Amino acid sequence: MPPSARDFVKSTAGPVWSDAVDRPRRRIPEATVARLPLYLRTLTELQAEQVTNVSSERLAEHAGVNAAKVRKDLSFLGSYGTRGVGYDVEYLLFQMSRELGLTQNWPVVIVGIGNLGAALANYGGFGDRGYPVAALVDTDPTKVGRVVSGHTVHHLDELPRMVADYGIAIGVIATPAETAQEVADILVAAGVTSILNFAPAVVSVPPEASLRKVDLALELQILSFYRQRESSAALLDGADSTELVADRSITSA
Amino acid sequence: MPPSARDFVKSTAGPVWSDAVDRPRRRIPEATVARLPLYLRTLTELQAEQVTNVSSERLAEHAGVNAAKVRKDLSFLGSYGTRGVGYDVEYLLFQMSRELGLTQNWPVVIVGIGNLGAALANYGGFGDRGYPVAALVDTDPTKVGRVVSGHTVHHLDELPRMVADYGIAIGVIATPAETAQEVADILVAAGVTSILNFAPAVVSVPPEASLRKVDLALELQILSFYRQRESSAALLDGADSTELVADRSITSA
DNA sequence: TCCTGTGAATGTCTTCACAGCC
DNA sequence: GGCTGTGAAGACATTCACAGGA
Repeated sequence: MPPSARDFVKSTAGPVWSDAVDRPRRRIPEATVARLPLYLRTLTELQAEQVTNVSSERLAEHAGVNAAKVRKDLSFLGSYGTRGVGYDVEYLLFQMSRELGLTQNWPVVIVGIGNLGAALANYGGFGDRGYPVAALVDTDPTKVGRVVSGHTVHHLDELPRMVADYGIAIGVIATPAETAQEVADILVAAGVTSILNFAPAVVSVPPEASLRKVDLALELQILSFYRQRESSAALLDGADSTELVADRSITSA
Repeated sequence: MPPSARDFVKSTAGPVWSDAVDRPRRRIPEATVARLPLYLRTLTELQAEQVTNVSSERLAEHAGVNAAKVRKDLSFLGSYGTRGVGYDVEYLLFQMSRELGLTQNWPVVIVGIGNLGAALANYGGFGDRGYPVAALVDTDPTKVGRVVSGHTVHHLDELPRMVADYGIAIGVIATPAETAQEVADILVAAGVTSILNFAPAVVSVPPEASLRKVDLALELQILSFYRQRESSAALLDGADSTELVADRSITSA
């Protein structure tokens, strides 16, 4: 039986459990990593509903995947379930939070305070989930000095200092496409190895850094591709609706 | 920007390509579909630089993938290249635009005009790329009736009518997580089969509909997972860990 | 009996390597 | 010679199916 989780959960900051670090630590497949936050969210919801135990099947249902996948995914974290019973919600939540690095804060800098950047700065969803917006930077002289969502916009040149001062861990690129690569280089040079790119541009980073992208235009084009196929298939086939263009979206690269 | 295909349709000057329309129409892998917009963007940039011909290698470099992948991906669209030469930028752009459904507009409704919804409405990047924001809806009485970015916010109940009136093809969900599934159901019932979900919730749609999701919290958690691993790996590897940001071998595209 | 954890089977995607055409 | 298009090989991911512990 797993050690009761309420022993750990309280620990907000202290590296009290850091000795739990010596687990197997196998390599976790990328596809699995991308689903962990999904399970985390589900577990959080279940905990809020006072559910203390959950089966892979129930978890799967909530997360919108199949049960075998859940079991395999969770098995990469360790053997945290109990055969015949299921998973202890609180304990699994603790293990997963630790694995996802949610036991600490990861301050964020937003680069590019235009429409999107400002919206992101105002978007509350970051801070209360462990990703406080710690700094805003831009190069536009008309924007530098302004206050957006309680933060003064600084010049991009000050970024290295701010990274050091605020312990910034994540950089969000919300600039136009043309400057995205340049900004990424500056972020990496300043020691920010985690980057989330909103600019519609291909950005590359050295292997020690991680980059994720969010590209609205791209998502819309993918949708219209399928929509397009649908319509023209209908034209070609007459009214054959069973010829499905199986698109199980989800995922992003 | 991508609409160069639109120009084609009207253009009488260009070669007689319009009859290439009746191709085999094989199934295109999802992974490939997700990259087509990337190639499209690259091609558009090349066209702007007056480049008329491009090799798979060059295309790959720009799009941040490898050349074999580009060739395989493009081969799903048809044999549009010339051996020993490469791909005609304009022709490929035309074919790809058509395939991605960019020869027509796909009007968008944004559901949920909070922080994010309003930002999306204001974000210009949609309209000029063939995805005009045609309607805004919400359920909050204090929001209904307001004008955001030139559009009056209507009540969710009016959605079916608006879908019909404006030929809405894509629904963007920017509501809180709790209402996301409900909104998706309403969209599908109204005939909107393409949905982009920004709410941090698992949403499912019937097989004839397509769903893509954009989840900021999820992306951040994936980033912090890798960041976390990095740090604790450094701890395990002993004290004399060399600089993490040692070599800056950026493979810029 | 119930449900996890995991080898094995299957399916999907990527990469290689080269035949075929310009 | 150069570059595309594509079978074949390999890597990766998902799903099956069942052994094994509670």
